[in-house]
Amino acid sequence: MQCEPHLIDKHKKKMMAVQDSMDVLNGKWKISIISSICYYNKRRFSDILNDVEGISNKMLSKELKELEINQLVKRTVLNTQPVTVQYELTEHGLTLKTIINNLTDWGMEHRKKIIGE
Amino acid sequence: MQCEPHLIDKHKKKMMAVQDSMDVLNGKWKISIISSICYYNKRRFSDILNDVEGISNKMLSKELKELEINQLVKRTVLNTQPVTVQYELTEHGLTLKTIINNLTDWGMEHRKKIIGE
DNA sequence: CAGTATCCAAAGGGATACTG
DNA sequence: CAGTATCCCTTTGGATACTG
Repeated sequence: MQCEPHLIDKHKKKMMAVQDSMDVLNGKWKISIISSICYYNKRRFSDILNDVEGISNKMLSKELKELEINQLVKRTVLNTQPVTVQYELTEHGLTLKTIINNLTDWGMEHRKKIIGE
Repeated sequence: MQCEPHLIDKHKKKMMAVQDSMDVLNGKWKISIISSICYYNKRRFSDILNDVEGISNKMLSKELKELEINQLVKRTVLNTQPVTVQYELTEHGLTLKTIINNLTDWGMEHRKKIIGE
């Protein structure tokens, strides 16, 4: 496809932005983890472990840590016996809500189209 | 968080839908590849190789094949000398446009917030 | 140009056991 | 409950060379 020069620059910037997003959301499980927390607002470690089908505690722990570092998720240790830990989205994490919803909708349509074909 | 039973079912369905999406869009490069094709409408192999920073021809080939299998991308061999191959989104692939745009916007905001902090 | 083939290192990730 | 530690196999993916 032919493009005018100024358009090409715009495309490159957008490509970079997409890759920035994906750097944060990479990994097999991250989006699913965020979805779990997003849908329930607040969610404990063991609950997320159940929500995200197939994930191991090792992976959940690792990916949650990365999400925390990227300031998408907030971790709170609750004063219970035994200890429980609650995860919730930060204000910044909440801005992913649109994307989560889009992915949810798209997943449903895709299932209809491909799997239910 | 406490939830009423019927809400829990809804959440589970949504979680499954998100995972369906991610099954198709998994891999380090898939979203970026789709973005490249999406922004330029039609794009040749070597162009995508340039657009997606860091990808190798081996990976590009592999991921394009998977996208083709999932009916998101259409591959056309052009009758040129030497051969060129053009990729474009299928009608189904085009339904990802919203998600791509959202990821682009989010990436820009995220850069401002985290990297530009 | 658009791939494929091969080799090989690094990362991913499951299973299990253990700890505060 | 919420992790951490270890073992070890699998997958990913880069570099390079080759083909129609």
